[in-house]
Amino acid sequence: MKIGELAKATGTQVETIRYYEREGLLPETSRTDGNYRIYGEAHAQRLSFIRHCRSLDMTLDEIRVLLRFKDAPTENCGEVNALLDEHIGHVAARIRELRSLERQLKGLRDLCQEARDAAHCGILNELARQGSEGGSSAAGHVHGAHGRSVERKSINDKRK
Amino acid sequence: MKIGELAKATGTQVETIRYYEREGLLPETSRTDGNYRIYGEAHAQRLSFIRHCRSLDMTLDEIRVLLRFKDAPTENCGEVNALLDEHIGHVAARIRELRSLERQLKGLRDLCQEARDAAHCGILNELARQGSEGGSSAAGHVHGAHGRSVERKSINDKRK
DNA sequence: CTTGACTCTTTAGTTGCTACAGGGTTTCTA
DNA sequence: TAGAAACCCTGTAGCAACTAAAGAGTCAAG
Ligand SMILES: [Zn+2]
Ligand SMILES: [Zn+2]
Ligand SMILES: [Zn+2]
Ligand SMILES: [Zn+2]
Repeated sequence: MKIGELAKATGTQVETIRYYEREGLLPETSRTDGNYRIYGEAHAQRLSFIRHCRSLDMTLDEIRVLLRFKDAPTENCGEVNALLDEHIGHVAARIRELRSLERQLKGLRDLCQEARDAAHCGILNELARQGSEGGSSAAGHVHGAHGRSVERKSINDKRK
Repeated sequence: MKIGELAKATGTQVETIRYYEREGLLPETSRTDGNYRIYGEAHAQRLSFIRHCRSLDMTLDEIRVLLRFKDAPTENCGEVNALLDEHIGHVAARIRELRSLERQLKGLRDLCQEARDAAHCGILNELARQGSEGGSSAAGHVHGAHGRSVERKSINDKRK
């Protein structure tokens, strides 16, 4: 198959496939006379594996480790289990952070019940106060507070 | 005060302060004869405001909106409240996503109790299966699953 | 033979910083 | 008063994981 067919088969964007190849997650394929990449079933499976891992928010580095084990079927998989445990820890840590954030934000929101002039808005005034450290600094790799898909979409929609 | 003192006073890195200026979140300041930026109390407060918002995982664009209201004290703050509600929605949406992720990951983890050879690892085999869509695609801007601070730290620690 | 759909490589943009490099300025100390 | 340390300046590049676009080539259908 050609790259577009692989893309359709796996629900991946063409550019992402080429990106994974550059990053060494997918092997370089053979090419047609016209220099088109050609893929087989094995590539589709490997790509599905990667996308499945990504849908679980693993980093490409984490996925690289898992692929090493997939490529070495006789090795002991203990490290796989450990990696998964760690990643579950990353997710759990981020959930805790976000819950604390949510509490803070709701407390902040309560400071302004009905709209008035900005100078007397309880929210703006509270945000201007000094102190109030308590930033999130836990030990995980689940980051940010902002979804990818939707944010991009709204940005993209701005063009024309 | 000079930029380093402002940095210390607010717990911000010097480069971050210059970055905010480039991004238009902080105004361009006057300079000394030697071309050093000089700041006053108002700058410190504005920077505290920004950092406070950032600690609540708002984007710089969200913060820009809030600053517009801070700079226009006579305007009605209804939009501030709406923005906060939306952002709380972002955080809540991401929490839901991550909880679903956590469930999936724990289910996956249960597929391999004791380490064996990779070819028979229930985790690797499940990850290789097709289908299993259900990616996170909710409507928020809280992203990723990987913490910033710690990840960076471990990277930084690698130098020497 | 032309149109259109597809593919190729390379490069730049996204977010919110962080880290240099290669200078200049100020301040402390000997 | 010289020299060094500590600070500041601008400009550029890097991080993660893509996404998009420019400019060119390839291939199938009509
Ligand atoms: Zn992880
Ligand atoms: Zn208000
Ligand atoms: Zn938000
Ligand atoms: Zn296993």
